[in-house]
Amino acid sequence: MRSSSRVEARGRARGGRQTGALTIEDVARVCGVSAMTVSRVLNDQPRVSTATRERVLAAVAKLGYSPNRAAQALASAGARRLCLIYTNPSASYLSELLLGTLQQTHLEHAQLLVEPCEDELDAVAVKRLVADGVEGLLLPPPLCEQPGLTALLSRHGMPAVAIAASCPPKGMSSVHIDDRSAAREMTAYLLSLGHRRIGFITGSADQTASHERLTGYREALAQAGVKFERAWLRRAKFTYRSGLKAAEQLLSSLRPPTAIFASNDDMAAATIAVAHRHGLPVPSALTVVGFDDTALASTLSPALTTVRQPIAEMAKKAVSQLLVEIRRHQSGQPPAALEETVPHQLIHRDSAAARTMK
Amino acid sequence: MRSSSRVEARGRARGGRQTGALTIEDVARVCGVSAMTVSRVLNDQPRVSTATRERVLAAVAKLGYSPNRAAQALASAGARRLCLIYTNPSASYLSELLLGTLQQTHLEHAQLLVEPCEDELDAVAVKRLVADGVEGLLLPPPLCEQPGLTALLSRHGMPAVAIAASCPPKGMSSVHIDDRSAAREMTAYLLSLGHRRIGFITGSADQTASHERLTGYREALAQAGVKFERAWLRRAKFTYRSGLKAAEQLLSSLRPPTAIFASNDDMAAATIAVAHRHGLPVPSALTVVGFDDTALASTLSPALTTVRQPIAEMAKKAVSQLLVEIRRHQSGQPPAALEETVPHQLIHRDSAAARTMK
DNA sequence: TGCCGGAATGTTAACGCTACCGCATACTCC
DNA sequence: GGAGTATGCGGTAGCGTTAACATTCCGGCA
Repeated sequence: MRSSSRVEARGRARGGRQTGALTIEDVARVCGVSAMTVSRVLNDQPRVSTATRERVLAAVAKLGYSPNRAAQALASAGARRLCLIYTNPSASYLSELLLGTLQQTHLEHAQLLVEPCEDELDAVAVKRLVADGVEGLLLPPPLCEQPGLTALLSRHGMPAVAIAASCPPKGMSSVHIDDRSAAREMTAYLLSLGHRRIGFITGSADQTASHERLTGYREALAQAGVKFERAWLRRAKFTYRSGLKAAEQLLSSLRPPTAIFASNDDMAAATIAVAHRHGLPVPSALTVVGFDDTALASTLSPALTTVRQPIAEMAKKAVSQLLVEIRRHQSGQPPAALEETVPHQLIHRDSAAARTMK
Repeated sequence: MRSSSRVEARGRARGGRQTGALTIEDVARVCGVSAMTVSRVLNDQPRVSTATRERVLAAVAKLGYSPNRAAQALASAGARRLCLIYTNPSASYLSELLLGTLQQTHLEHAQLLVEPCEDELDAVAVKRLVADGVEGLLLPPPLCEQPGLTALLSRHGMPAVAIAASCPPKGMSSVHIDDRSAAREMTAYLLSLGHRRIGFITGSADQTASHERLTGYREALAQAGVKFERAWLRRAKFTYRSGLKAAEQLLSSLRPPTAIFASNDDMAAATIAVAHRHGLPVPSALTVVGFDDTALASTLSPALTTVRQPIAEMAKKAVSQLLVEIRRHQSGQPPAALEETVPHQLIHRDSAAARTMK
């Protein structure tokens, strides 16, 4: 029904190809203005009278018109092609990353490629990306913290933005949270619950965020006058499995911690599993907190108290930054090297409780 | 360096806009053929001599040319706009879905929108999608099994493809595995390991896949002459949390099962957690198997024996199907209602073992 | 009255690619 | 040997949109 009225509306007559979709011309005809005017309205440009603007908007709404992105991209020469490189983060991290990236690239009319990358980003890989027409890279950790990366990329003239690297490489734009403060706040919260023996499980050594989180934890202890003990610290790798091992060691010690702060949610999940195995109910016998607030945190039982890192939002900002960098690069300017810190947030759920006296 | 040589190569002279990127014309000029011929080579079309073809490919490789997707989409009138609606599946399921969808939409030059949808898809939502220019829907469960959906969609002339619905709605294209056979095979495997008391945790009642998996399980028992007992069956909802409860009940019974078959990996993970809590090492004291083979399955400890459902691949096929449906719809043909069953696979890892005698 | 300037709108020509048609050349078949 | 018929390639005309320039309109001011 609707589609037939569309066809009538545009009068079929012209030969040629025809795709059947509504165009800006259809809207223009309905309003009795030119396509240009409609375009201006849709792009919020000035030089259109309020009356006309409203008429156009009404017609757009009524017809259900929406612009053809391909044509827009082509005409405005804005068809940037970005590539999100991913290694092997936790699935929930990846899906948030994807969702955010997708949304923003769509908004900014860019094309998104998504490429897996085991190990390192080397010259061969970069060359292949260049050959694929990729104009800029979105780099989540640990890729963005690979030594020598900046040099490699600048050699190939490939702009990039680091996502969630606590101490991003010099000269590269980045979006991240303040990992140190976040860890400090979470630790302070655990201290405020009365915990004094607080275990800490680190993330991978190859990510600056791991170090920052550890530093934040130690700062909070120091601030509270609690002396840090080596036995409370376990080094792991952000994976469930490595968390299992770390938690096992922490909980098998002579005087086990009453609270454990894991550097991400996956390892916190592992810690909860181990606690149960040891007959320690969470949170009554052991408090467990995580970091990231991925989907996992709320599906766990008990639901995880954690630090929210707004990954999707960070991904969006990274896309915008990358587009800026690409434009700068193409017009011969040096990288802007923007560094944006987005706010984190403590999320209180059910896995933390005041220390029980004993 | 490189970019300056590009600019020289195309001779700057013409006025107009210029975007600085390599075009098909550049390639054509280098090879001394027309743009058309280059286009044919790139699209694997016939009517090009082998010699010319090779010359063109060499030039493409040398220049690092890659076609502008926006222009391709525009010219071939192929800029279909699809929308993947997602509810709230497990994160790993979602990221696989996204990855597959992204890859294929890219390949077929379609635009992808990704929209969350709590609850049900109603007329308002569909209208909004139409207004957004969406031409077809990708529907993972449980959305695609919502009663009355086919009617709703056909009323708005919106083609759709059901992903992973075991018994897809009549008249809608779909991609799925044979859930029943998969469950039958997995159950047969457990029987072959000597297990006789095999617990089963179902998925949500609103998904046909749940019923099919249960049916497969019962068929395998029947085939082996093992009498099914009600106590072995727990109804859950595909979530970690619901799995926790189901597993708890199964393992607290008087004669607990020696093996538990959970209808997805999340619930299998929950089962392992509960087993540990009960002091039952997996797999030596209890065998646990899952379904889907999401990323979770291999990060778990012990790594999960499960059924692989190739979600990314299914998503790709669904995109192709949807594009077919959209083209049919726009040319006034009835839906093709393709139904494709992709092969599943038993993945043997470490969470299943032969029954220990006792 | 006539002319100027800026606001509102229109016209034209790209953007980079491919569909469609046309034109040669070579090859087959009575 | 002339009529069909493949094969290899090029020319032209769009696809739907926007940038850049052109035009109209109208109030105000000398």
